[in-house]
Amino acid sequence: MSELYIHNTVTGKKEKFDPIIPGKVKMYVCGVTVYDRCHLGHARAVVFFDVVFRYLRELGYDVTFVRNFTDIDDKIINRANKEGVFWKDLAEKYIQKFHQDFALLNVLKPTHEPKATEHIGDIIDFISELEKRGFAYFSEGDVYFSVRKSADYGYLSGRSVDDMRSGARIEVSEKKEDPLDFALWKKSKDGEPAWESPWGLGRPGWHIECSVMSQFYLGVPFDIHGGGNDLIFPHHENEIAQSEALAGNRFVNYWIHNGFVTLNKEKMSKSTGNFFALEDIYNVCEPRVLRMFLLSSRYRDPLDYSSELLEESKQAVFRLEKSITLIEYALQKHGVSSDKLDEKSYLDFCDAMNDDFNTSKAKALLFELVRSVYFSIVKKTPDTEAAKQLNTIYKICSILGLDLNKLVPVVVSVNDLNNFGADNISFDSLAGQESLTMDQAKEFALWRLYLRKEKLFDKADEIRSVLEKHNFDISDIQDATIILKI
RNA sequence: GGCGGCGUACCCAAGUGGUAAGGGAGUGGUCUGCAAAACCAUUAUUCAUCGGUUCAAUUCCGAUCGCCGCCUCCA
Repeated sequence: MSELYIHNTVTGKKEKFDPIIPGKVKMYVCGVTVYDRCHLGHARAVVFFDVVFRYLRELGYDVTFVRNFTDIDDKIINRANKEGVFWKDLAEKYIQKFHQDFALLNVLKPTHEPKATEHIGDIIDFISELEKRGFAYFSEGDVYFSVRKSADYGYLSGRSVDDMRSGARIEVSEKKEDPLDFALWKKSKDGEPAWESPWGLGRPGWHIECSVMSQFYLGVPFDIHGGGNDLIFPHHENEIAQSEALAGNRFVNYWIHNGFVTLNKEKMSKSTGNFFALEDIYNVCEPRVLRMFLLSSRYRDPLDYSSELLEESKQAVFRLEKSITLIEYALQKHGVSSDKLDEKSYLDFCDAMNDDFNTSKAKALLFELVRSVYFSIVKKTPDTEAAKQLNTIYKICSILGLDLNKLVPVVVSVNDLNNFGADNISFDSLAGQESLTMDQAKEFALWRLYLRKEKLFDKADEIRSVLEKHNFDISDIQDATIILKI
């Protein structure tokens, strides 16, 4: 089997993955600032790193995965003021919402999910230490990091301090010694959330919380740090600067950044209103379909959202679910089973994932497998090879976090017609139903079977069309009908 | 202005120095009372454009065009 290669933002190349401690992986992924609902862009990042988490565990690593909440920030304060609610309540509300949204998307809980406000003491210690070592300075209640003191500032995003100075549209603050310096600690105004500190009442700046929390849970250096593309600069660059200033050595070995979800080719972004909230998407498609959609392209490429593409994913998911259902039915019927995997397919899948988490290719392999196993049971009696292939399908789905809706096949056959009283049933009672239970659907499917046997096809077709309207998928095989509730 | 990414069929999307995976959609067929599913066939002489290196490039190099992102908060 191939070895895992990861595209590292620092070098712009795929590098062989070697964890610091053999067998263990320490990974930190920037979560969200909780001041609003999550949108598709957040979902992409969260789902992708969830797959990374799952796959690393599949490879046998003991993974410590930290994903934070930034629950103190200007945006939270502003939003809370605007809505007239307590900032802490606002943050909590959106943390809850985050959990709801992503539980639906079948995202696993990270090992740790810390909040910035739980680490204020650690943040203060961190800043004090930076100050002590001359990397930070106090200015009118604020504390700033001195970017010029950082020798190789800019190595992640590939920019030099001088280039940025010339073209930057950075608003110049009188308090800063240099326009590039960033706030580690901000003096709070009246009525704003505030913590006691050596510099007076204030709160942490952005960036510092991630340095502190990653170090707290993972130590320095650690293996993987991830987040969206838009965090490369300045967020991650600044994390590196402050963390490496303190540690005196490398902060992170592998930086992974995912591409954006776009809408009409433009970045989804809350500030421009160009976005779909997850909640809204859930109204038009099921979460597992969304998950399929999010994994259908490579994580670094832009992913353009459209309802057509979502529809494609929907069909893909249904095809998958229907296929495994019918395969399982055939296997059961013939009493075939296996607890093994199809090694070749599994290794192909791992090769795809080892190539910088190529989920797009993995998805293609999945469908090849589906076709292959389907073909094998259609052409001949299912054997243990088919059972192994089916196991592999489940395995791949579980690593991708595709929580398939196990369709339960219900079968009615001509044998059931013996006790069937066609006179006791009326088409009107079918057509008039608000919704149908499976038992009712089964009864009507049986009726349809009877009608077909009597060659009363028009009526039989009407029944099918009504059943389909109620989301029952009808497949005829030989002397029986398989009913699937979609 | 600086830095970075992307450009493969109708759509999505892999991929490689040796002549284009897979999925959806379409078309023709097998099967079916009709469907669905499945299967078979078919859909890019071509990988944004133009040059260069090479026996050979979509794949390497260079230039051009187009789209997008970051440089301010952002997954």
